Amino acid sequence: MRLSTRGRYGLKAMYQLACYYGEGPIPLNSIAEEQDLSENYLEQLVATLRKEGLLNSVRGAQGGYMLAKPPEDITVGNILRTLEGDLAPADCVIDEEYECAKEESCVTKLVWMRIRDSIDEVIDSITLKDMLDESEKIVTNKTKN
Amino acid sequence: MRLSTRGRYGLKAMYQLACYYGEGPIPLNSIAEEQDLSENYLEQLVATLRKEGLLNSVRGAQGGYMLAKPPEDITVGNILRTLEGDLAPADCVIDEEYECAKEESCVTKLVWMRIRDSIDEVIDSITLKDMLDESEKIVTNKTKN
DNA sequence: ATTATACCCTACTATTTTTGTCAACATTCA
DNA sequence: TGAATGTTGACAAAAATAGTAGGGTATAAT
Repeated sequence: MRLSTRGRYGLKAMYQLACYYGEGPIPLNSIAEEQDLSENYLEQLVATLRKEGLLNSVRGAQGGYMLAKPPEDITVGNILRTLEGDLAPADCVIDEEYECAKEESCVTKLVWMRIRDSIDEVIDSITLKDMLDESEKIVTNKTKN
Repeated sequence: MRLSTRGRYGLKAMYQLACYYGEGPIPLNSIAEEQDLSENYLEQLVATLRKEGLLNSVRGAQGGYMLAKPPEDITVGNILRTLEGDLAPADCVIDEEYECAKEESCVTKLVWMRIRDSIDEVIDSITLKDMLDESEKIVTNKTKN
């Protein structure tokens, strides 16, 4: 039950952009290099995030990408759902129209619902700002030692 | 981020066996039929569950499979981890030896850890007995109406 | 205007994972 | 013995994943 690289790389890239929030457009190759990702592949992810309204882009020389909203207004859930679709262990708890063969007596569905809900709670409660703060904390602790 | 059929089918099969707990060995074809699964495929899953000590098997005619422990002593987590491995969104929060490229400053890892932990909490708290009780409730409610 | 830079878009492909199938063999019960 | 059932391992089609490749378009600096 892993996330695909879309979600994993995408979150890394968004975090990196959050680090530069307010500093104007950041070129993709710099993001790709800093997070060690393929630039061509990252283009695809970034295009999706842009269409979803999480990123703005500026074309041309000195152009690049930037968060469309402040880091505190973008959740991990926003990012992962854009790139991966809903995060749930089974299709029957996502699509309302999906019908199990034995709907009447499907007890496993209750289990999948509880897993889905607990994931949602986590990813909707973490913002990019929270991640920046965490990073700050790590750096601070390191300096103390 | 779906579970594979291994985990989904496996839980269904284990639930079905829990329904028959205490009634001796149940042949696989009956389980396969009741839950509408491929018998051949189910064989593989059941073999894994047996090796893990969650099932006992009885060979020969009138043989079959049965839970190795009472339903209240088998959790959804036991079953899913046996069939799927650890349920986590990324490899870096499973394998202790796994090393991210940028371990020192990997903030995304904290996110994956929180997702993993919340999933663990759910699946380790639900037993087969709980599922039987839920099913009972559903049936009772239906009868009332 | 030219050139360098960077985003946009589509199609393609190699690899891996999933989801099984199939066949041969072992064991037990009647 | 023979039929029912479990055990094992090899094989394979299909789908999803994880990129690659490359041309097109827009912008800014010179």
